Amino acid sequence: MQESMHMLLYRAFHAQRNILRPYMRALGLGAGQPKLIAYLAANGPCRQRDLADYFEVDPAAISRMVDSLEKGGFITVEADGSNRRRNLLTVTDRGLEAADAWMAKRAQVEEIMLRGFSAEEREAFSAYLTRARQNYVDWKEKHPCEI
Amino acid sequence: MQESMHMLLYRAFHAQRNILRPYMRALGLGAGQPKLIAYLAANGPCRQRDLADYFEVDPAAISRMVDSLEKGGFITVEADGSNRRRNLLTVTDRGLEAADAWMAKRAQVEEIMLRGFSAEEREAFSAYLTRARQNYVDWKEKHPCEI
DNA sequence: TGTCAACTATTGACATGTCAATTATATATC
DNA sequence: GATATATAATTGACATGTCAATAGTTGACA
Repeated sequence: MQESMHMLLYRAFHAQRNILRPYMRALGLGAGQPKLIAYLAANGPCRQRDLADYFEVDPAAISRMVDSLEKGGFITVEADGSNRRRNLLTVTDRGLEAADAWMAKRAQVEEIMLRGFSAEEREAFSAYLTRARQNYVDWKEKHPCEI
Repeated sequence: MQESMHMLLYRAFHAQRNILRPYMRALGLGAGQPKLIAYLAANGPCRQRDLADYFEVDPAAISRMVDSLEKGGFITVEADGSNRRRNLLTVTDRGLEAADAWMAKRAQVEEIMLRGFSAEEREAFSAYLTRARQNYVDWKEKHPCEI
């Protein structure tokens, strides 16, 4: 069966996540959580809305992961003084350590994925993925409702 | 922030699925179900185990989706005469129609994703995804337990 | 000022996935 | 033939995501 691009993306991502999963568990993180603390580590404190926008994930999912990350001591959640609707999320030292460990492991796993890829191929692969997503974003902007 | 390959894959797949989701719902299918009837349509009747192996998904997830697909009239589930442990899954006419409609829509959405890609680039993109996944499979074969 | 609309986070109900345990059936081995 | 092991599917508990509804807060404007 010749696979569709949709399935190729699914299978590549799925394989990667399956390999990373035990490591996330060892860190005490669920499957969706590393990306959040990695974002906080790279970008500094932010609101839940920022995470939902950046990762294009429902705010409800962020809400629950934030709960879990706070309970685990990876982040702190404070009221944002300037606006009582907002929570200000900040990564803790423990969260920073986990984020660093996560990013190192992620790089190691990517090396497995890219075995046999030349530097040019890696560059091209990465660029294709970026362009593909950007095409969706552009399209969505023009067609907010319908398919 | 320079994105990791892991996040690039996540975001590209995610964007695609978010665009396809309303169409799946319109067909009466959940997010994981189209791939199952597409497989059955392409490969003929099979066991649940085959689907779990092919898609590298937990048999428990297959079990529940099979339930739902049967209730929706997209597939039939019979006892496999040769082995009473096994269920034989067969796509119905309704399932075939849904699979065809799904594949047509999927192709249309992939065209959005690949806008501006030359034929050579499409070929290369597809090949990269296949190689990436194969690298994981090969690695997993050598390292069944540890990371 | 008062009202209406928009924004932020949360909650409930559901789907899809994970893992672990269970049940039932087949197969292998002594 | 009896017993042990492997296989196929199911079920329960949980995480991450969706959608829809809600509560509280802010902002805009008559």
